[in-house]
Amino acid sequence: MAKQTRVRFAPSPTGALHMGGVRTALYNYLFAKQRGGKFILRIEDTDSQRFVPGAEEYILESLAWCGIVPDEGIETEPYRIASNKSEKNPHAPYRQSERKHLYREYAELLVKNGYAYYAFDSAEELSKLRAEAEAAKQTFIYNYESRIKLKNSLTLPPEEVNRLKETTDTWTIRFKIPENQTVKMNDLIRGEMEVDTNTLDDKVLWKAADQLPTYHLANIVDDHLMEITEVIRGAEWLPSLPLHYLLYKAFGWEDTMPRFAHLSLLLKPDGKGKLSKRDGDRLGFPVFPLKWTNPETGEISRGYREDGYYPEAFVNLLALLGWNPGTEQELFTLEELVEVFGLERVVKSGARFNADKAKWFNQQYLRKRSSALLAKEFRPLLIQAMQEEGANISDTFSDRYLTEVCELIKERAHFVNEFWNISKALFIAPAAYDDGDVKKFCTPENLEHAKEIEQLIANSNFKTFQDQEAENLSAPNHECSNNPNSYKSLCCHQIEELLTSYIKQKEWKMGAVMNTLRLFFTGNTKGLGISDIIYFIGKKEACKRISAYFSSLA
RNA sequence: GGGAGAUUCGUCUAACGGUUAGGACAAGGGAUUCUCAUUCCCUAAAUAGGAGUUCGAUUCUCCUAUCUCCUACCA
Repeated sequence: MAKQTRVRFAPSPTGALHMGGVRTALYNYLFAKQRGGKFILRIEDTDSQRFVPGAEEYILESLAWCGIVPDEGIETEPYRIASNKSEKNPHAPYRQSERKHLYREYAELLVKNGYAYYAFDSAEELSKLRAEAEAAKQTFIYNYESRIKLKNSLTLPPEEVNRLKETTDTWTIRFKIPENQTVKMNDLIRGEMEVDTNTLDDKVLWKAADQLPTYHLANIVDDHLMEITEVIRGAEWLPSLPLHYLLYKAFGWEDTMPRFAHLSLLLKPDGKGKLSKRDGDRLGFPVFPLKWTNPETGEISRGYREDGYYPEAFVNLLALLGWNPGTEQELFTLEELVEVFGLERVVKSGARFNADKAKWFNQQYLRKRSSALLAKEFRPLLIQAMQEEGANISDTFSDRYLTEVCELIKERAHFVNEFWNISKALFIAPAAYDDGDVKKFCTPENLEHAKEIEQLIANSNFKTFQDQEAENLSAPNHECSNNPNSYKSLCCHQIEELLTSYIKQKEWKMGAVMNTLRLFFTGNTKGLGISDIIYFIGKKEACKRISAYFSSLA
């Protein structure tokens, strides 16, 4: 029987989780779920220097928002609950800071077996060597050539090594990269690769100063202990893959070594380099899933959630950034992605993020939503906007009203937070009129026509939304107000007929009259259809808004 | 400087070694319309460059260029 798939997402709590990180988590999740495996969340907090309070919570909340729920992770009980309450979960804990006691023995094991050594060079000495090399236009590498000239257990007598280990606490354990070897590696996305070990350097595995492992050691040990079957991570790790291969080999864990897949990076929409926090501010789109306030600087970064993106849209756009299904389908639910996702179709090259496409994705999901649901989402924003306008919000709008409004405007928006600007006129009368439009349309002729139309509306017998509510008609289906037989469609058709036939009969210019009316109804000459506006605001309000213009002149 | 990875329309991407190099976003144009938007139709737009292998190369090999990442007692 094949091993159960176990993959992990292993972020460091050093700040807000970047959207690229969310993508890595997503691909891991999809891969695991497709194979009926486990998705594990491990926190790699071995760098106490860079720990940022709140970052871990942020990661959890971001993943939860996306619907990416870990099967195991920092919230997992250290004791198995299902099978046997007393049987300890061999994979817990999932925070590296809580596993710190584990790593030293593994590092020592490597020393014992000749795969690693103690190094006593101080940070100052090493940086001095680096500076000297740089001055000579070279690079200092701690490797097979230089290690024999430096202070370590390969060069010092055993007594001295022991003395230094006892008396100092700045020593480290370094991996001894073998000389003149070729490491042959395989990547699930990139295929075969080879690296000459002479180009590698002796990485620090463990530090006496803080008794903590570095990434490389902790990562390999934990992946082994947690029985990880595939490592799906960012391409920034590709250069350390040979080291990781060598580590598995040194530990004698080659049989159970996970398979690797390195995901290409997310690039800036413009210019050079990878997508960074600054790009979002500069180009006006979020780089983070959720809004993030830097606890040290107080700096605020916007988030997809707060910008009005639906998590489904965010997940969808992330999935398609660097992966494609091989078909022309672009819209996928998380469940569908689990079905069709595969590492074989992950793109090797870096993907430039495109904010326009991101908006398009949200638009698609917005359109799929029922108007009743949109109305629910819109209401709090509406109330807030009206308060900001100083409008009277005591007369609340019915659910039916909002639902019908949403049905009308959902095609015009990418986000619910655009609804107010689009539909403002259906809730409040304009506070001012656009100067340019006034100049263009408020000719003596058009004003006369508008007055006539006011009378026409006042004396007409078409019905509007208010009549529908007054008659307490139960609309057969709120979702179908664009249906030609719906109450609204019939009303709007009637209004349209009345106005156009009147204008035609009078031989007025259609555009001039309509735009003049729109100016009085909304304050400018762009936007919703006249019959829709009249249907929603009603006859009384329509007439009121026309005469309001004339009284504004006085 | 060293090492690794990458390179198809502006962007995301598709194309058993054989296609008029396809789709989506964005752009431009048109139709519909009282405006704006929607919708529909149309247009323009790419294999980084050079060698080679091959009857035939976007696809394989090599060289060059460019980009990205790594080059910490960070992850």
